[in-house]
Amino acid sequence: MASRERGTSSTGRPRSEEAHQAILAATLDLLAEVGYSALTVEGVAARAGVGKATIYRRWASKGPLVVEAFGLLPSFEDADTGDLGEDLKRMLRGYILAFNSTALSAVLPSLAGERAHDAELSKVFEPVSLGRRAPLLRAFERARERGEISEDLDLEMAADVVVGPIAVCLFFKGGRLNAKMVGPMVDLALQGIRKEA
Amino acid sequence: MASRERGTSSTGRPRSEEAHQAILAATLDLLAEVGYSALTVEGVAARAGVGKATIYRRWASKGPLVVEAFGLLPSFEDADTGDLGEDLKRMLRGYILAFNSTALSAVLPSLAGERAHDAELSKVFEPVSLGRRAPLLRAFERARERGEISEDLDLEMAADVVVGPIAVCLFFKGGRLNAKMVGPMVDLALQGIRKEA
Amino acid sequence: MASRERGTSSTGRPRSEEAHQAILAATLDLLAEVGYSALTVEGVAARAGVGKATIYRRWASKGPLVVEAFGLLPSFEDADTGDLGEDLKRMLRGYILAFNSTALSAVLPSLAGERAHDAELSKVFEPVSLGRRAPLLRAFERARERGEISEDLDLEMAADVVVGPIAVCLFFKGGRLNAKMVGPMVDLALQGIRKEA
Amino acid sequence: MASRERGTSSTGRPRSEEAHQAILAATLDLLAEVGYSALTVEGVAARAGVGKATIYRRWASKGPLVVEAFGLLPSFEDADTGDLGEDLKRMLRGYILAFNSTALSAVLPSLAGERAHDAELSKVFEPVSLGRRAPLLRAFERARERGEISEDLDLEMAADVVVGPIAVCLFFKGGRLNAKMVGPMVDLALQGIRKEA
DNA sequence: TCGTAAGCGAGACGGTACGTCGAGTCTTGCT
DNA sequence: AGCAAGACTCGACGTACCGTCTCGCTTACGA
Repeated sequence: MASRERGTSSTGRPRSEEAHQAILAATLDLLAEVGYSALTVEGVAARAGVGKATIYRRWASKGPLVVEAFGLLPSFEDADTGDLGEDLKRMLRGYILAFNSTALSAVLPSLAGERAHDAELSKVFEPVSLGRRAPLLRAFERARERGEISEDLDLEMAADVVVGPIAVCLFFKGGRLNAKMVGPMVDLALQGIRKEA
Repeated sequence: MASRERGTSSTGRPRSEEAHQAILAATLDLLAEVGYSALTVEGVAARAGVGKATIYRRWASKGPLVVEAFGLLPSFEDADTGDLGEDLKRMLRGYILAFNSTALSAVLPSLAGERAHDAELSKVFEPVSLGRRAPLLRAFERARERGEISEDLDLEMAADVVVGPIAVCLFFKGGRLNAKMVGPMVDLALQGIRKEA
Repeated sequence: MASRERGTSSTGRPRSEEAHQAILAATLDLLAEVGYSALTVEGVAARAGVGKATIYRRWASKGPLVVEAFGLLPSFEDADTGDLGEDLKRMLRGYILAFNSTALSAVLPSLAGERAHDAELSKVFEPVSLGRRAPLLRAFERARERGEISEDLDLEMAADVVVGPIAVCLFFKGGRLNAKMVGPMVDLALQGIRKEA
Repeated sequence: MASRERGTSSTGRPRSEEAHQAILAATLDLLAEVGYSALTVEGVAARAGVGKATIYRRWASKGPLVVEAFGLLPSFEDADTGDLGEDLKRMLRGYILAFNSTALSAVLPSLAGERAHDAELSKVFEPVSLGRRAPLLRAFERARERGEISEDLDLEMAADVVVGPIAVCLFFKGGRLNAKMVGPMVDLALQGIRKEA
């Protein structure tokens, strides 16, 4: 906690928290409007009413700035109903709603696509990205404790199977995500594709 | 086919096929080296030994150029062994190998990420993207004919469940794809996550 | 005389003579308005309706640009009346008039002051500066041929003595130059300060 | 005189004389090193180990600061030998030596050049500039009292004729000043350019 | 066999954004 | 109050590409 303290005893004028927030807000605004690649630091500065130097003093480039802004966007909201299928359906439905009502749908693909070529960006994006998956994994852990799923199931992989179709829609079908698809999708992942013997 | 004919009966010097190929090759080279967002038309022209106008005469911008170059990269290679699981495993393993040995791993995330903000790009990317999934869907169709899977299964969704984990790895785990993960992954998708009663 | 040929066989689009002139004109305008040190390349580009790169393609920095613009301003206009004093008075009067009616009074001190710290500027300024003195020296040479002045007089130094007071006014008295001062000034320099025996 | 008193009776901590001197010294240092136009207040503050505000509290901008620093540099040192020519030669020789061994040669042209466009700077530079000429004019006054020069000679103009060549060298010949040129120069100015009848 | 029409490499064009620097001002906590 | 430190907004720097536009020069076809 308390990320406010800095190692050095902080001499000179302290950085303006107000400017910090204005920059992040402007970044989210613009991301939603024009997307990652068309986002310019100059534009963010203008929108935030801030000098460019004030941005570069805090973030090395637009990548980390966008990652921090991204971190403010909603993620999975944990749901604990006692049933894995129900938990997953609630979480995914909530996520899709958040997706369609915030800059998420504009930011996430951009960031994910960019990290492939930008080691620096990848490094700062990693923990944020993992942190957002945590509620999902917790649902699987609870299911394991309840005996709903096999003891030696790879939970990471299971989570990937569940959210995978959303990723595919997002990146390859260009399409708007629809909360209605969640039910069948989760059912299919839980029961398996192959016909039950 | 035959993209060579143009509506107008083509008087004057014909476009150089040599230049065309050089441009696409240079594009793939540079995509692998620097990624989509750092790729510049100027750089492609220089690498291909071509004037910028020669590029803009054929492609409106870097988006469509990259999409066309992307279309040259390998996709799923159909495998028909008589068993859905085996088909899928072979296709995915082959794909992952292609992925790690060509510019694919650099190009695909970039393009997929960019399309979210670029309607034009999205439009040209769509058919290419769908075409590449076709072998996968065919395998499912064969399995349905063989009775391996339920008659009323949504094949699109099933395909998404199978390749989903790969997409997740690619976009969110920054990770190199490993052909070894394919076996358990396909098995899990086919049998389902929930413990069999 | 044919300064248009360039050593290299000049491939690509040729540089726009129109832009060249617009830039020099804008430079002179702005020099007269704001002076050398407040002159910005950005401002020149805007005034000339030209991109910054078009300026930097021709001149390495604002120094050489200003020097070239300076070279367009009027200098001494030769006068040959058969009398050294009369020649000098006419030339200096004409020069002072030019001085007060063009950007000269703004440009010359700035450039002269700047060259002290800028070797590059000094180098390009040198020939221009010397060229402008030439008519003055020619008047002294004619006077020597006529026997008006001693055979072994250092003409350079004599020229300096004549124009020196103008330089002093210009740099240290901040003052507007007045054509009326020319007569007594030239007389004093020609006859000497010390009372004639 | 006594610039220490301020109108208000000065409550609070008094201004540090130490900082004042450090700033002026740093200014002279940097002027000699990089010249007027490349001199930055930021640089002066850093060199002097002082906050920028401490400089702006005393001087409105770099112009007046430099003028004050300039005032610390040596000027003509009066010489009274009973002969005008000798007085002038001694003074000018001394001045040239000072010129070549201090920041003078860097500061003087810059300031003189800048004042043309900067009314504020011109205003503060004026008295300093005039004050420095005073010893020169006194020599002429003594010569007039001794009858060496005509009663109705314009002393200002005479002084300009004598120092003019130095100014010309300084501003237009880019050149280092050489004490050897003083003798002939003064002689020429005193005796006149025109051959004696 | 030639003229005409388009494509070609090269590179300049007017722009926009980059990331940096300094100007002059404004907090901090300390003296 | 002044001090050093350093963040603030602003604006210019010089560079890199954008997508467009001449240049002088190939090609190829159709008259």
